[in-house]
Amino acid sequence: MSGKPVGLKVLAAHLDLSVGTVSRALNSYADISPATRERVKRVADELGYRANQTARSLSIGTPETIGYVLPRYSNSIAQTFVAQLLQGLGEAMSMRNWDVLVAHADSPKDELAQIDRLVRSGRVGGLVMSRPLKNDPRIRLLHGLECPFVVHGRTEASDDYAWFDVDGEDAFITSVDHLVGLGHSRISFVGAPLQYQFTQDRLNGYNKAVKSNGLPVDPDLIQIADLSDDGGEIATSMLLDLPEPPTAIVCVTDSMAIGALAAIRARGMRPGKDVSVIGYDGLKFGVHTNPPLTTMAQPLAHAGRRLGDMLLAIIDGDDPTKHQELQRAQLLRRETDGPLGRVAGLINVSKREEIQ
Amino acid sequence: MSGKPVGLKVLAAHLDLSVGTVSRALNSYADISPATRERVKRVADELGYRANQTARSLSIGTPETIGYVLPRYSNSIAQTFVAQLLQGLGEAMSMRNWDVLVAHADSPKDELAQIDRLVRSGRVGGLVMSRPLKNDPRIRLLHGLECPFVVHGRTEASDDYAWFDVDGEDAFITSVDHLVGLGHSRISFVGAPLQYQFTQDRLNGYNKAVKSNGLPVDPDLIQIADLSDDGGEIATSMLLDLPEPPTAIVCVTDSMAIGALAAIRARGMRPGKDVSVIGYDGLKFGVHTNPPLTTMAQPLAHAGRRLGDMLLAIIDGDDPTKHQELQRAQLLRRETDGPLGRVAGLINVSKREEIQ
DNA sequence: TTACCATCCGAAACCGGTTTCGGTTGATTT
DNA sequence: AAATCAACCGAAACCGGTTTCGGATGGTAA
Repeated sequence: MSGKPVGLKVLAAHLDLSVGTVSRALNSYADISPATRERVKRVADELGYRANQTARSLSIGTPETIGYVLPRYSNSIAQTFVAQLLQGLGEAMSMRNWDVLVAHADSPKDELAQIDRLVRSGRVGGLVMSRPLKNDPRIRLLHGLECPFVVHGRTEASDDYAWFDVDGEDAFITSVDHLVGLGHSRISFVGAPLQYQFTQDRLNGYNKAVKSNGLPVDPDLIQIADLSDDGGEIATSMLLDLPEPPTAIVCVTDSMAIGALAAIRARGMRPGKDVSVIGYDGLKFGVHTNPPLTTMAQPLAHAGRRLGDMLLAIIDGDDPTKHQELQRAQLLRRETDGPLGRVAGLINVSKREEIQ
Repeated sequence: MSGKPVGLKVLAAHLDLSVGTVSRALNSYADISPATRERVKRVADELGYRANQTARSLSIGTPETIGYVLPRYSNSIAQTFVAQLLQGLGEAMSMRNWDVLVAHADSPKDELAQIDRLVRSGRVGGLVMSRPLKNDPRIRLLHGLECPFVVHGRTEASDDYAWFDVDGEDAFITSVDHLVGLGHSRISFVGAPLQYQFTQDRLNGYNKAVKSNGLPVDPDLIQIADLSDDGGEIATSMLLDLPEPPTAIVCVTDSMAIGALAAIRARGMRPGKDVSVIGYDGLKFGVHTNPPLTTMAQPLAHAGRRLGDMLLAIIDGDDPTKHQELQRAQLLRRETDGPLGRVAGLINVSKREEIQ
């Protein structure tokens, strides 16, 4: 059916024009008469001509492609994250007929190598990365490479590059305030390692809200564990073993919150009744947890679109530091936030007996 | 720091050699003396030379890139699916320094346009696609384009192309047999529209097992709905409204099974106790559903790797029809499969009272 | 010594587009 | 009628690699 794809020269031959003229006609140059321009485009359509992207890229000096490096330590639960972000990124890119290349890395070191390869080989004209660490070597590398990039999230020092982030500090203030409004006073924080800047941001928000609400600051109420459902479960278990356990827990991500729910149920307690839990991410899957998870929602596809637009602008020459956007998360109430139980202690004891 | 990336000619100048010689040295041609070959490679490393991929692609005639079109109608819950597959694909590709391009489409028609663009512009040298329909226009298009491709799943007529699939028929026979072993006899099937071939396959398995176990065939026990959690919930609701409702349900995907769980709980019944449910996919988040979902598991990252290897082999000239692999799914027992409750009816009533 | 051959490298074509530059038309100005 | 100019198109360089082909060199066989 198709045989060989028609190239510019056979198209030019059909039209009895030179390849240069045909190329300029297709790209709507001003020095081509409207008549021939239309004729060229019509015949190009008829013959099913399509410019070879590789040749075009080589000629114009940009691959018209951006890269996305799959986030490190990506636990499988949180990966809906990736798909949604890619969706938004793809939308933004397709506006200008750019494409998205995804790179896979099997270690942090390999991740740097992949970035280096993608950029230095000219395979991508820009990069998007997720979940930066406080002091992220990837960002230092990208700076050295002088490659346009945008970050989904922020590092500790976030002055000199472009980023899009959700205001984790604000979100956790909202979370804690909400729980205080429900009567809670012993509120715990379950977080990932502090090398992730987002944990630090959210912890800051937690601390601020604790103070502004006049709650007692208790370091024991803060637990750090792996960024995964298992991590959340372990951290929560330790919290519940406290002499004076929390009555509410804010978790740094939905995946950790899901682990928290498991830990609570494992003790025969009811999330949202005996212990409240608020997650962070707004993953759709939270609708189906036991019980449905209250969370701080951030629209990921929108983040992808914004990141894509920002990156294109920077590639066009914009100053990266002009593109720093902070979005507010929304409290999405489902069923794991509830008023402070009057008899939480009693329930706790009875349930424990039941288990032993 | 980096300035302009060093190209082949500045490298050649440094070495006092011609670009052709340097290129052949780097690619280990036999007509280059071992001495200069080593020297070239050493200096190339020192100068941080990296071949421009675009130029290389144009020259050798392949982009060294494959494409993956994000599956249509992708509901956000099932998208962990995408990330895992991409992971596997990326691994397979990185073995040969190929890359993966993901394309996004916002309608079935646009999806065809994207495939057409990717292939005819030479942006990809091969394509992977998921979830084919019974008679899929994308496959017809790819055949016409004469572009190497592999399919994750099968169509109705799957003779003339390469695919990797999990044996859905076998899996559903396993599911139903397992439920029969638990004492169930009224077993329902909840599926997506039959235009998805995988629904047909799994329905075939269901039907076969129903007959082989001597169960009564009842068309009412088969419900088709949207491929989503909501679809699963609606279908299950209708089943539970039957005069003689099923005591067990097999669902065509985990996302639909999750909806089924919701429908069962909404009636105050307990999944795994009053009504058993078995899903399909083995997604990790099934651990955290209420209760944890029993399912037929298929290792998606492995599928991605196999698909990648197959595609590379076909690009190298292999006959696509030589690459057709069927994998068996494993029953992953969690907590939604249980023995037939002797007093299901009574439990049902009491729970309802409790709720009202 | 001459002929022959293997080894090694340079020169140049090539991949398929884009873009600059210059030249040829025909119409307009003086 | 000669000069000027705008409109339009062809020729060729170029992007940065890969690959083919032929030539120079030095060593070995006749």
